[in-house]
Order: sequence, then structure tokens, then C-alpha cells
Amino acid sequence: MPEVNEKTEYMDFIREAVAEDLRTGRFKEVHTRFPPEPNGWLHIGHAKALFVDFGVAQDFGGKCNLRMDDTNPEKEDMEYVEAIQRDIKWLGFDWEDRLFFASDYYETLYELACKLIRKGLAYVDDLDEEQIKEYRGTNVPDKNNITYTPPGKNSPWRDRSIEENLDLFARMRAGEFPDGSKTLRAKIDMAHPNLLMRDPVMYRIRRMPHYRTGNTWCIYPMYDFAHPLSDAIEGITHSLCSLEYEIHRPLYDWFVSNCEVFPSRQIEFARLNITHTVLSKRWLLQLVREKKVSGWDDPRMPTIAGMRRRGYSAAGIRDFLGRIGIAKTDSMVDIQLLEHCIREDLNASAQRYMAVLNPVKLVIENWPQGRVEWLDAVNNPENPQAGMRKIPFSGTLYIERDDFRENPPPKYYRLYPGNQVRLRYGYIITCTGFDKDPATGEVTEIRCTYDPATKGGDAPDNRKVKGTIHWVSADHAVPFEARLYDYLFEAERPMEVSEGKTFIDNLSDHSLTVEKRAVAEPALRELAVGQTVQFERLGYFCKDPDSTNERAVFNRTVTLKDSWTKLEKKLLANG
RNA sequence: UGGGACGUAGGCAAGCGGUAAGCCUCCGGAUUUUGGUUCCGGCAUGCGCAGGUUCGAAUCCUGCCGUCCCAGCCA
Repeated sequence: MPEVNEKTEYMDFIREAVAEDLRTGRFKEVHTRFPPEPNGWLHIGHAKALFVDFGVAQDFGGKCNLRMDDTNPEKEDMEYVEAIQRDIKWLGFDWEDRLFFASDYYETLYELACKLIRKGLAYVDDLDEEQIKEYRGTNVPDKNNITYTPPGKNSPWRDRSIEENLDLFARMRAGEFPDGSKTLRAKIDMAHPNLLMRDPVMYRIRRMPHYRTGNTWCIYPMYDFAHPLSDAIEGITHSLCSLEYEIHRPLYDWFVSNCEVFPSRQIEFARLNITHTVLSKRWLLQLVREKKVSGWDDPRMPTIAGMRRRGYSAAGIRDFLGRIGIAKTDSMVDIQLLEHCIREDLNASAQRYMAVLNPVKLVIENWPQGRVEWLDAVNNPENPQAGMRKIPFSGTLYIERDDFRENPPPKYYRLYPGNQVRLRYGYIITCTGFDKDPATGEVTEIRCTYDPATKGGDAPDNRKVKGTIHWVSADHAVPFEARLYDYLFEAERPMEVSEGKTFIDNLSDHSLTVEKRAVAEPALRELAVGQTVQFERLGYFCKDPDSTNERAVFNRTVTLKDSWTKLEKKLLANG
């Protein structure tokens, strides 16, 4: 018995099309694929594609293959194949035993090319690169200097006999001709309004060892030829891709129909763009090569590996992917939505700790000499099952430098001379004074008294203490390095640059701040690399692989929402 | 210029002829031992613009305007 519909499930336009195909019988099942080229690491834009490819298959009880779209020996590498698999697994998608390589299809592809030649639908062309471009019919200015696209011209080699083409193509494969001297082209229509249909190149000669096939081949198939046929070989029903391939669809269908192979249906959707970053392997590769970041997994990178190292959770990323939707509109998603999803997930799961990033000493004048108390602290207020832990409290503590002001601005309710504040899980204290370095003006020590009746932070007299600040006992402090990240680009759209500039010029000069003097409560020692926790009042932090036994390194994943900083800025702006 | 697509709030995005969902941001307020979380409330008399059809149009028609993509022997 089918369940009564509790609510109609949201259907994007792709799922609607797939459902329709199933209804009409165009396909009996759903089988998709994720086809990265192993020429760079996956970024959040790929994660969207993964979410669509695997998600659609799953929703319709189908399968999704992982296929390395490796048809260009110049750019591809095994390093990337491994990184790609690692990232997809981490994100939580499973291709089971279906990892494929377009390079495994080279022989089949070659045979299909011969088939097209035999059908008189492909020919070997001797035109060089420049000539091909010229013959294709590109932008030409007319007498009024308005550019237009004239019909292309047929190559003089277009009408070679089938036998000659077959022979030439075989000799191309055998390595008889130099790189670039010949191509195999589909014979379609040199006057077609869609330039892609003007006899597209199917094969080029390129003597370069391929990372998987080595020197077996010196001719390599082009994307437009290899992709639809790879889809067909795998029995892909729905070939989902990004909008820029929309114009390739007629060609996709042409190869499918003329090679007489399984007719996959290509459907295009808008790729992901996010503010304050760039989402293109080419630009990310440039950042890596020019050492603008430490590598593909630099925590500031929008790569999956970067986000993982930064402390983003796979669940948070998946939630984000689900919220942005799928459509055909070119869009630019606010990075704050991603951050919101990460915070929401981490708020529920991350253990809380106390750490001070920029410490200043706080001395409790009436604290008994040498006394240490171990106080109870809640591990995660969102999850009682996370339990409690003990934190040492003593007469000398470190507090955040920003939690004390000599001259407090309006609405500031942290520590300042004469004011009361609660030390989280500790005591309520009153600030009695402070010292400054006469040379620098920097506060060197803050003094206060504590109220013994307020142990744990409760006020028996119900007095109102607005501020609660975090702290670390000086004698028990665990020093560590905190890496604080900000957007890689201050501009919302880094690619929008003025004349003569590039996105590199838009790189922020404060995307990374290192706090080398940070200290934390002793329990921090127990954390493993890769664990993400919350430092109370500061944000979420993830233990970095750069950590050593002597000294831990923590990446700030994302700050907590901070309405005070916002208010203070506003107050400052209004004088 | 030719060809292909897309325009709903600051950013995403539902809506499929019956009178503009939801999320993020932003702005108020309540609770709070994290200025966190949570909770309440506000935020499109209008859907690129102009006409038309209709009792009724974001949805259908016509014409404009704007944005993006293609013109690699990259994918």
C-alpha cells in the first residue's frame, strides 16, 4: 500500500524531465554519471554537480557512475584522479564499483570514428589550425564595421574517398604524420548557424604520453566526440551538465544518432557561482602555481579539500547544496548562505572549549594564593548527551584582549574599570584596575576581585550581569597557533576587474591572520587532527595536519555570528 | 553579427490561468552563564519593459530591452 502523501516533494526541472521520461517510456531506468577531467581538484561547484548527478539517480532508484573524462594528455594526472575520489567519498557520494575512464574507451571510440568514415560522415583534413579557423567563418567586419558570421567554406580535403580517409586515419593512429598536420573531422555542414556543427574536429594528433595509456596513442578524441559515446557505452540515460554545453547538444545528438549508439539525453543546468571566490579550475590552478595559496587544500580555497581542512562538514556542504536549488538562471550565491549551513551543522555537533586568541593577563587579587579549582563545564548545550568536563580555575587567568576596554563604548558590557562580568563557568568578578606599558600604551595586566558566592557563574542574589567572557587559567594554558581566515577576495565578484588588472589583483591582503600566542584549556590536547570544535564566543576551529606533538595548529572554520562587532561598527560610523 | 539560453525582493528560488511559498541577508523584539543558539515579528499592490487575449495573467500571445554562453586541434 502506498503511503499517503505527507507533502509533495519539491521537484526541480531536471527531476521533472526525468520523471516524464520514465512516464513516457523513453527510458526504463535512470543512470547518470559524474564526469570530471582529472586536471585539478574538485571545488564546491563540482559538489553541486555531484549533488545533482548522484541525487537524481538516487531519487529515481538508479545509479551514478564516476567517470574520468581524460581525453587530453596535456593536462591530466593520476594525482588528480586520487584527489577527486578522496573528495567525492568524503562528501558522502558512492559510485560503488563503477569507476570508469574515457581513456579505457579509446579503442571503441576509434572504431566508431571509422564507422562514421565508412558512412561518409567523417574525413581526414589537412588544414592547419589557422586555416580551420578561417574556413569555419568567424567574425568578419562588414563595410559598416558591424561584425557578422558568414557561412564557412568546405575544406578542400572534405571529399576524399572513404578508402583514403580510412587509410589516412589509420596512418594518423600509426604515427605517420606530425602533430597538428591532420585532424579527423565530422562532415556536417559548414554553413550551419551553430558554429559547433561546422565540421567539428573529432581527433587531433598529439605526441605526448598520457598518464594512463602512455605512448599507446598519438591521436586523441575531442570532448564533443568522446563524451556522448562514453555516455552511450555506459548506458547513461541522463547526461547532466552545465549550461555552457547547451549549444553542444545538437552535436551530442548528432554523434549519438549517426554512430547508432544508446541515446542518452543531455540536460543542462546553471553552474554554481559564489561571492568572494572564484570557481574555475583554471583560476584555482593559477592561485596554486603562483603560490598565492599553500596548495589545492589551502583552507581559503573553495576546493572540497580546502573546505575539509578548514573544518567545513560534509553534512553542512550537502545542506547548502540542497538549499541553493537547481535552475537555468545564471546565479551568484551569497557565501553567507554556505557559512550559515556550516554554522548550523557545527552548532549541533561541535564540542565546546575555551580558548583565548589574543591573551592579556587577569589577576584576581582576593584569590587564595596557589589555589586551583576544577569547575564543571558543559560540552555542548545543544546536546546534553555530550556530557561535562572539568576546567581548572586559578588566581591568574588569560582573557581576550578585546574583552577589556579602558574606555568602553556605549552598550559595551564586558570588562572595564568598575564593571562586573561573569567568567564563564567560573565566578563573577569586578574590575579594580589595570597596568599599561608606558612606552606602547598596551594593557599588560588587568586586576579584579571575585565574589566567592558566585561559583559556577550563578548569582545567588539574582543580580544582573550582562557580560560573560571566556578565559584560560595561566598555569594550565595550552599554547597553540590559530590561523584566522577571511575571504580570499574582498570583492564580491573577483573576476570583475578594471582595465589592465586581473583577479590576482583582487586578492585580499588579510585573508590569513596567524595568532601565535593563543592559549586554551588543557582538554584541547585530546583533540585529533581534523576534528572541528567550537571555541566559545569565537567560532568553530579545526585541528590542522600541520600540528605537532609539541604545538597544535587550529584553523578557524567560521566565526560565530557576532552582533556586537556589527553594532560597534555602526556606533563608530555614527560617531 | 549569427546561433543558443535566461530575466520573480539585496542574494538564491517556488509558482505551470484563480489573485506572489521557503531559505540566506537585512531590520526590530523576547529568552539566554557563548553579544552564540532558540523564538516571535517586519521586508515584492507586484514578477525586465510595453501592448494584447481573458471575468481573471508572473503564468498565454506580440514587440522591445537587458544579461550570459559559443566562434580551441580544452573540457
